Amino acid sequence: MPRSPAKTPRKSARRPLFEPLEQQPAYGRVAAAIEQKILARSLRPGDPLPSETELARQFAVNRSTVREAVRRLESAGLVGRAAGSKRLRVTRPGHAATASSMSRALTLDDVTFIDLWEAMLAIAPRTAALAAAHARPENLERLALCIQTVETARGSEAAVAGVVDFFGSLAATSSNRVLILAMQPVTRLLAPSLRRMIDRVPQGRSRIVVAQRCIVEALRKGDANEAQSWMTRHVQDFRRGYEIAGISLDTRAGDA
Amino acid sequence: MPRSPAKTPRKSARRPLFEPLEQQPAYGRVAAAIEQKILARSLRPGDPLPSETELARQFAVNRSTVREAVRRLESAGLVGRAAGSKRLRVTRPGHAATASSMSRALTLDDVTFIDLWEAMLAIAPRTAALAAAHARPENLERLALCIQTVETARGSEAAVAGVVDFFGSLAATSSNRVLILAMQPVTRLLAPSLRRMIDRVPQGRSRIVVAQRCIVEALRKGDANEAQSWMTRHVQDFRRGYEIAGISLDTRAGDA
DNA sequence: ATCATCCGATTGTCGGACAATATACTGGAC
DNA sequence: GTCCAGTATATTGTCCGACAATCGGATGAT
Repeated sequence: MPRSPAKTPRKSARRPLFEPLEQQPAYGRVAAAIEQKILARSLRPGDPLPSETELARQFAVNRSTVREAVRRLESAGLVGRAAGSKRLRVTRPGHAATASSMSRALTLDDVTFIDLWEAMLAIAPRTAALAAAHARPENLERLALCIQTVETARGSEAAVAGVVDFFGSLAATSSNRVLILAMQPVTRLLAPSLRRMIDRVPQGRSRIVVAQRCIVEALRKGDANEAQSWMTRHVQDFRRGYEIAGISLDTRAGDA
Repeated sequence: MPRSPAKTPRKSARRPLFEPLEQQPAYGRVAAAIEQKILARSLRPGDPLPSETELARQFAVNRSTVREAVRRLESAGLVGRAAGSKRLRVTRPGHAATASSMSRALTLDDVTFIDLWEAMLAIAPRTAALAAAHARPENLERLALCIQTVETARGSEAAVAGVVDFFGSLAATSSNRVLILAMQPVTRLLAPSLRRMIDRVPQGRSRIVVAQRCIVEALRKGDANEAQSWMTRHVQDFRRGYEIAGISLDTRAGDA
């Protein structure tokens, strides 16, 4: 901190009389204004936004300016439009949007497999334990479906999608919003390497299926401890699979 | 899941011959193209982007379209401009940006304290364990500084900032990029309630200091197990503090 | 009530314009 | 030769107007 090495010769050095008045471009201010309304829940998810022309009128700026502002919110996931619809609506940043932004950040951060694996080892077992406490029949059904996908999928791509889906569904079962959010980018980034692993290690897939079956069984019994310990073993198994497949653990998890 | 109650009358139901060809607006495709170049590291942080006019020429679209695309990337934190500069440059999405976007998502998701606390219980202990393996003198020094801040800070606000900083520094010490990223929004959202807790529970602050000292001591010894178990106790202590302070665990962690 | 049809509203994209100013260049002072 | 001031150019922020495509809703027919 190069804050005050000198002896503050003048008051103005410590605390300038005027601070640089923030001069944000108009599109930024418009975006901020709308964002604030959303954050304050004055605009709630599902609510339609006024038309661009109307917004331009209300903010007294040009429609182009409004559009630029809207693009920002759109990218932040605060607004969006239903498929094949024209009207913009307020949306809570769908987990998809946030997760992909996290994935991007991690990718650019040169995250490695070992980072991802360790994160997985941290969150997945607790997630399983929580899921055991909250599991309802439809959750179990969904998880079983995921496992079946892994087991019967012809290509490795579909199998991996099944595994990713299993973890996502497990997080959903835990009904912990933080874990749901955190799980997504990790599994997504892990997916490509997992696919390679399944391709190279013949018994990999069946080991996954067995472990996941055990986890689901523990959930059915509502046994948090067992779910947690099975999940720990499951995740550790992944690592062994990587090693057998000869995938170096400190390679970057570049997404593409 | 109303997926296949019927008996899949035709092949086309299982696997449509044609999938809906993605028809993204031009600004979306432009943004995607630039994003891909950045993700693929063909454009690296610090590199300047061509001017809007030039981009418009290259993509063969109007400048307005390019601008909308750029707003998107800007909001995603993939590009930005240095203060008082005109030229756009590629920037990796700083953790600050990503973390705040995650906080926003969680806030709008009506995340509760219990969610946050459980997430904390999942990731903090493992983070501590990893930190024990990677701790270097400067890390320990920094952590000690955080603890001192907590101990000596006059107001509760500064003390809470110290606690948040402690966890952030711990994550940094673990050098796991995923955990670093995940830790930030959780602590940030936990902060306001933590402050109330410290305000209401007199002995809260000293308990925190004691626990954190033990954790740092474990790190110094490189004892991962001890670090992990102390951290577990530390986090569980938080919960007890909340209960003593009479803060309901399932209130929303609204940010503001 | 259900469905097809039509019209207005809205979005996506384009072209051009202009003020403010950051950046690059040019020439002079040392 | 280097450094600075002053000018010229490029670039951004914002505006205006226009038009095709198409979505949403009203209208009318069955």
